Amino acid sequence: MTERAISIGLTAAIIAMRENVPLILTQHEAGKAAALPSGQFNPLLHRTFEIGLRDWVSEQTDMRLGYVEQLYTFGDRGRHAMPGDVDPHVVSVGYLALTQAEANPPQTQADFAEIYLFLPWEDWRNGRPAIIDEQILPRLQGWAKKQGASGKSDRVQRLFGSASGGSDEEFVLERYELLYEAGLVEEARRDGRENAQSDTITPALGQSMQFDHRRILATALGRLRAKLKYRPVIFELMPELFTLTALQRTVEAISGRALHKQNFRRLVSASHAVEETNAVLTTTGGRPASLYRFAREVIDLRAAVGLRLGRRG
Amino acid sequence: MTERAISIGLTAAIIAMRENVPLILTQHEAGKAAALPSGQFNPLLHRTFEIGLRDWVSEQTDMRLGYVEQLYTFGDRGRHAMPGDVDPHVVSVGYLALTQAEANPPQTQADFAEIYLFLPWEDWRNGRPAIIDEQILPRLQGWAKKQGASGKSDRVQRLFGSASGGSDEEFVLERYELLYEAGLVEEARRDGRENAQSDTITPALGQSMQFDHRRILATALGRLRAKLKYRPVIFELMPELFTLTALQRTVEAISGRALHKQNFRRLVSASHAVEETNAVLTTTGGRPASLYRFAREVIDLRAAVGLRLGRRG
DNA sequence: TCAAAAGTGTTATCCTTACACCCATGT
DNA sequence: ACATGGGTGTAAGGATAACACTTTTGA
Repeated sequence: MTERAISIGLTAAIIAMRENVPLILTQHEAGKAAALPSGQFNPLLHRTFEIGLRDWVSEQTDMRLGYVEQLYTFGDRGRHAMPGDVDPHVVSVGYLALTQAEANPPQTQADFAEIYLFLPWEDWRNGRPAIIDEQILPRLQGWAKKQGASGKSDRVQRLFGSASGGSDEEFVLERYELLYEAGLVEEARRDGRENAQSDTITPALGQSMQFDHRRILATALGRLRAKLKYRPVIFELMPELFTLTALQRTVEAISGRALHKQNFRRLVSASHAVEETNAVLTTTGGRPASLYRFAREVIDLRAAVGLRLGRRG
Repeated sequence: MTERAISIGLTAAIIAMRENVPLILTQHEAGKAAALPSGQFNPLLHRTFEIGLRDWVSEQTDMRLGYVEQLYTFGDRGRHAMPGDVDPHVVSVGYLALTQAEANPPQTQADFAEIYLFLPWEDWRNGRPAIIDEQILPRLQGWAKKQGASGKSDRVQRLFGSASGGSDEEFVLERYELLYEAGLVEEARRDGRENAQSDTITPALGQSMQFDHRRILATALGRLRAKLKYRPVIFELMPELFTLTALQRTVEAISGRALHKQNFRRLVSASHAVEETNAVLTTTGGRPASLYRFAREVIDLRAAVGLRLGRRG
């Protein structure tokens, strides 16, 4: 068996926040779907993936990355390739990175797109999204019935059926993969899945992305939602000083659900993750809000808990 | 910049259980430290990593893998290579796999080694392991003090200081990496870390492994401990029929802590993860124990919760 | 003085924890 | 009958969820 050259692609889901809108950094080529920034890993230049990633991200986008976490490595050439397209990667490593949109130059910001454009069924901040009952559930149920195997219906029910989304907001990837399997996202049609419902009338769900980039985005969002609960990563999205309401809006934007104000505040202060400053912010419209800062030192001592979110708004 | 051939190594931490002893599949070459089974990924033969992994594992070890999960991909040639050794991998993908030792042929079983030989500080089933207070803490504290930076002491305290291990049992990797940084494990000396305490008198902690395989084992154990709490993966380690006590012993062996019998049973039955059979097992010495089976179908319906463990024994 | 957002106090409920006892079998 | 492990009921305590109200500013 001959040795074979394999090139490694690094793909980054870079998440940021601007005015309560959760954003993902994308690249657009004329006439093509959005793509996540990605680059080659060159082991001669960079000792580790993460160093390589930080390097070309700062080159390509003028952006300093804060938190960086590896998501998953795909060695899968079959499923998510563009057919007829030359996919040079046999292996691609997905990364989640967090950054502060405000702290970065405006021309860079132009490339940020709202996350929920790509995953509209994940935004429950204003209650259960209409698209679920109007588009997703009927089509998924039809698909599950055709498949026969009862497990499919169970999965549909479990992932999209819950009345008010218990605490399953982190199953973002599972939901995306179910939609893919059922042929309800553009990528499935493009990849030529047999089950793909090729009705040209019903629109595909959400904006699609090139390659498997939407799958990487789903992985990133799910991982981040889960991580919020046990690590103080949310502060990577916040500026140095912030109000408690801004913090709550950020958590809500990422986790996709509305939170209960009083309980949120209690949980935050119980976590000792923030400390009050003397400053206040008067531009909020009503009573001025105290500004807080992340209590990095305190958190290092403790078991570095995240924010328990509490239930709903 | 020239394209470069990169080969992908797959390394598996294959965990099983025999008579309440948690096991890891290892390979031994004469005169060398233990190693995890590993193989090359050949994209021409296998469409995905997981298919490749299952394939060479069944070739090399006659073993059927149940649950398989990707852990992490290392592109790091510097840190964990054997110096002077030819490391053909620039990239290696670590996997966790679960299997049933009982269900596999005896000559295969000969290669299973007890997990806690490699990570003795992780086994709290009989209380806080003596090695922590006798060996680890004094040496870590000495190291932290020499370093000056106060964050080090905090980390030592957080990872090894807790009196009875709150619920931080899943930070297996963090603990291993701290020991590595402080030069207290054989691998650090071997890799030539500057801080390595090269006292030939004090023994290195735990049995070492080749390359970065002990780091992969630590990653695997930590991930499995975390996963137990929200996914019913423990049943992958159990035979078809089992007693509740056997289930408890298995959870204890993996999570490394003793559990409270009554509460464990209540939590298990509340989860509806198991169903009673008519059979009983009379070989346990006292009153015969009912045999249970994993209620796979029931679990598919629900949000597929794992076992909340409850506190301690 | 009113709108708009910040900020606080208190109770009901459920889940977790901890405790002590009974049951069925083999020897 | 007794040793051994299997199996259960219940009450105390703490965390969560849900409630309504007061405060401070700008217009």
